[in-house]
Amino acid sequence: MRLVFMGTPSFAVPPLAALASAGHELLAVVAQPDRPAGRGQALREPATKAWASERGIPVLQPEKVRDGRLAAELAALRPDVLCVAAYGRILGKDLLELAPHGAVNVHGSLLPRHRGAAPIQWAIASGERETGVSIMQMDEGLDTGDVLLQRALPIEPEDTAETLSPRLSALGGEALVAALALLAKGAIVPVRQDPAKATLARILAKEDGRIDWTRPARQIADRLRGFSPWPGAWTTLDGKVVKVLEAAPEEAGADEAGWVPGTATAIARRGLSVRCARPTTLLVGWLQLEGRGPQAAADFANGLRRKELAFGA
RNA sequence: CGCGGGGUGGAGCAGCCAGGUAGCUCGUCGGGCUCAUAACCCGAAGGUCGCGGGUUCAAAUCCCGCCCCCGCAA
Repeated sequence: MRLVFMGTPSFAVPPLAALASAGHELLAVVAQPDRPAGRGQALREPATKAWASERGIPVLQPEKVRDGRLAAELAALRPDVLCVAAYGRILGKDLLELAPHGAVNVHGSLLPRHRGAAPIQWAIASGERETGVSIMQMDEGLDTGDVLLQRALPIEPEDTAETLSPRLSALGGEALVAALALLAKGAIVPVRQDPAKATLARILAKEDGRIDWTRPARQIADRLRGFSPWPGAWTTLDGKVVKVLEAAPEEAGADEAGWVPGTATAIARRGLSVRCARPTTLLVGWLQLEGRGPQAAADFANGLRRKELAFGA
């Protein structure tokens, strides 16, 4: 089929590449504009743009997608369908109805669960053991369109958003190609989402990474995995930010009087045992102080002049 | 020129502001204690204090330049 691809970050690349491999004709790739990023403020180009540029595929990076200009430009290409994956903008009706097959989206969750901007992160953060991808016929709502095809994928105990994302995105590519094949044959029966089962995977903010030590250790560990590498899981110590890079709930720790969430005890060779919601404790294995590199919590404890400390105070 | 922190034996840190003996918690090696140990005791090895200049009787410490790492912001 003739198609236009809309997507921005690395998650969108495998689906894009899968379409190319499947023999579809890529008329253009639409990505978000280059943005200043990194310590120096250098411009960063979207992963999809880099991929398309290398292959001589036209790239469009409009600042606005709702003023009709993009729709007009794409309509001129006469695509059969728009394929969207993590583009980063809500699309208007003009774009959704531009192609005969409309717009088809690759979403990183088993809809209607985790509609929204951060499905992968919230699936892990919620402690779920399975997630997946959904190929959806886009409508004007936020990930509310009819589902065309779904594929499930287990979430491994050690998975973080960073390790799970590539697997989901590869699966998403396969599913997208399969869905288009069925769509072309008219062999797909769109399935409506059950609104009652929908959950919102809210876009993440820096503050979502702040550790609330009054939560159960299990929950803190799940959020850490789901929010890695960004916004991560961080707390404060003596007014400075400390990222917790690796941590796991400990087996039933000894309950004790004077329990204060956030207080930690150094455990020789293993790290820091931090009190969370009584009586759970989190064993922090790796952490990073602002201005410093990542280090084992046990090493960090060696550098301290004390063996008891209070996070988040 | 976006803001800021840091580079000190193998690891993590203190010392720098108020120049003048290389410190701390670990690790390593040797010995001891112990049924045993990641515990404890005794001892030892190991450092061009990121690099290059400068000031000084004397620089980890003060001044100038450079390299590298990281946090924030985006």
